[in-house]
Amino acid sequence: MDFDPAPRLSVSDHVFGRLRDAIVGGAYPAGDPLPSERELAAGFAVNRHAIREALRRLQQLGLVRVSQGGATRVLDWRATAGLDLAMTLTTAEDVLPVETLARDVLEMRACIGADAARLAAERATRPARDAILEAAEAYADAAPDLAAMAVADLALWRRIVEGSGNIAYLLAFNSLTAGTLAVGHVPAHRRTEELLNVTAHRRLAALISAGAAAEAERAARGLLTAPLGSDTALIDKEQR
Amino acid sequence: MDFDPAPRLSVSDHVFGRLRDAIVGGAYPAGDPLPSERELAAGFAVNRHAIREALRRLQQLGLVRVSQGGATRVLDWRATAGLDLAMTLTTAEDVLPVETLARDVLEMRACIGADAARLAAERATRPARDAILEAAEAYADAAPDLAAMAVADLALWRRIVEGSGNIAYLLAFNSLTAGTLAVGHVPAHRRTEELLNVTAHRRLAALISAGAAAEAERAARGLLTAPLGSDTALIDKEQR
DNA sequence: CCCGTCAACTGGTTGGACCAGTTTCCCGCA
DNA sequence: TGCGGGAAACTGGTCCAACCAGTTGACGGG
Repeated sequence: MDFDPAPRLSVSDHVFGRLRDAIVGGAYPAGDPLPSERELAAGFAVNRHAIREALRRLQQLGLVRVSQGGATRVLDWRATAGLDLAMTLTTAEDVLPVETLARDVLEMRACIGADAARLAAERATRPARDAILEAAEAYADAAPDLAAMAVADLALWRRIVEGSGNIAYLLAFNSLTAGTLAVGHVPAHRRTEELLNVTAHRRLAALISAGAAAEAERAARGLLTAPLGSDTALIDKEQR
Repeated sequence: MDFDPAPRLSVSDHVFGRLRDAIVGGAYPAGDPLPSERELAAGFAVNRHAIREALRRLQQLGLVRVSQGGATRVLDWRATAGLDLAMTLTTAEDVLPVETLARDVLEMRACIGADAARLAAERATRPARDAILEAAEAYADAAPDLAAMAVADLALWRRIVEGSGNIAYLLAFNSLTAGTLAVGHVPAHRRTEELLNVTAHRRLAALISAGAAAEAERAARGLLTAPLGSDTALIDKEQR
């Protein structure tokens, strides 16, 4: 939330961003060889090491496959990239439909959040349950400051996911919440309505703490799922 | 599936693996500064550039935070690492309870698989539905070769996730299936029982193709969820 | 026409130098 | 004695130049 004006992104960061966008955007078709490191270095007017560091990160993301002797080839990111790719796509790119991506993230959030709530109710330890209740209270106390509530809401969900004891859910939660995408590009009205529902949040925490798995799951899903009227109706309401 | 004996992992790969395991394993507590690049280079007896490439990858994974001038600090991976971390943890580490991780991955697979089936039934395009049906047939044709069925099964699920139109699900699917973890460390009997259920797979594909969202979701969940008897019962059965 | 060989690629690694921020500590001033 | 302020000693960031190690492809001999 702090205003971090100019992170002074390094040369290799810059190269990384450019290449990532180019690949995801389709400028380099899957299967095609990337220009050689030396060519890229000349093209970006930077040292080869900077290129190499950027390529390592692209490799880590699953966007390219480098092999000694042979050329570095572009992979089909739809088949090889992991969820962290969404994490790095922080800024609204032209390369990908942002609205669709936001919808997708919300859907996944609902899916995992509901199951995490169920699991937390089933097997969260005593201190974990207490942490959830505490976080729910902290969330309620944050009202009506919307920004503070958003932070507290995220903290509460983190407690719930932690309480589920599922590491995969925890890591996926990190992936979804990292970057400004999830937080920034979601329609404000959608978040607002959910955020203001203090009662539902409290009830969810209580259900989890009480070990009511099925009810907790249902409550979580209700909280995380947009009303059937969907965006158009909500937008209309907001524009009034 | 090819036997790739010695991928000749590069120096920076080696350093990356070592540091990753050390961090995830807790050898470097969160918040602590990592040794300087020069120290690490001396310690590993490699050039500093190799260390830097490894650190870039760790940074990409969300395990460390590097800042010019200051020391590179270890992050709390439980709070900052994304789902791709699970992807890189291919070998059975001592650093993390493998059995728990396998269970977690299976749970997430069931959660996402079921929702993806639902969404695919709701909004998959005509060619996408055909691809799912095709993949289901290919899967059935692979019987009774278990290895081939496993591959075809994965292909079928990929089609389903693709049909859901949810990019986040697709990326998460990649994260979960990449690496030998998901495939390798799952109890064999659990997979076998699921793999042999050709009828259920065919039915799932038909439901999706027919647009029966609720039924498809239920079928998918049934296919992906281990029977209530859980491991002990199955292990007993297998040992008989 | 085929096949081996070698030159010209590709990425991998090294060493050293220097730039650019941060942190530390010590010295001089109040 | 206490408190700045500034230099020095860190940290990571970047560059250059060279060489090692695989891969690829073209060229020439069989």
